[in-house]
Amino acid sequence: MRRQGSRYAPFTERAVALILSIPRGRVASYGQIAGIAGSPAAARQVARVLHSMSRTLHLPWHRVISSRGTISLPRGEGFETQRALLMSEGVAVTVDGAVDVRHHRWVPRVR
DNA sequence: GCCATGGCTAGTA
DNA sequence: GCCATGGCTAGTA
Repeated sequence: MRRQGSRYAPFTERAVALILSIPRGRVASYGQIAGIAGSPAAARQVARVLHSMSRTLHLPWHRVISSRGTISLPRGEGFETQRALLMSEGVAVTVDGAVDVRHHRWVPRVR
């Protein structure tokens, strides 16, 4: 039992909350989420959270992209779905998976 | 294209 | 030991 009750590790909790707060039609990068969650170098951990928890927690996983502004998933392994979901929210994505970050980057409000 | 990075957990002892 | 990264560089066009 690595986990108490239905609680996850602190970083994971924060990452999940942040991902859930990305509004429709906006995108954030793995590193951006990691940074705001308090660990700028933990982008990979964010990827892991998305991979393992998106289904059960209904995370808007498609709103997280690479720092280069592109869809990270390989074709045939989520790329098409992510692109379609983003476009359904009004986000322009090229056939190559380049997102129009210019207009759709999530800028969280400071608290 | 390469390689260092961080956080968590499965699974062994 | 996994993971849906990131950033810096070599080397092509």
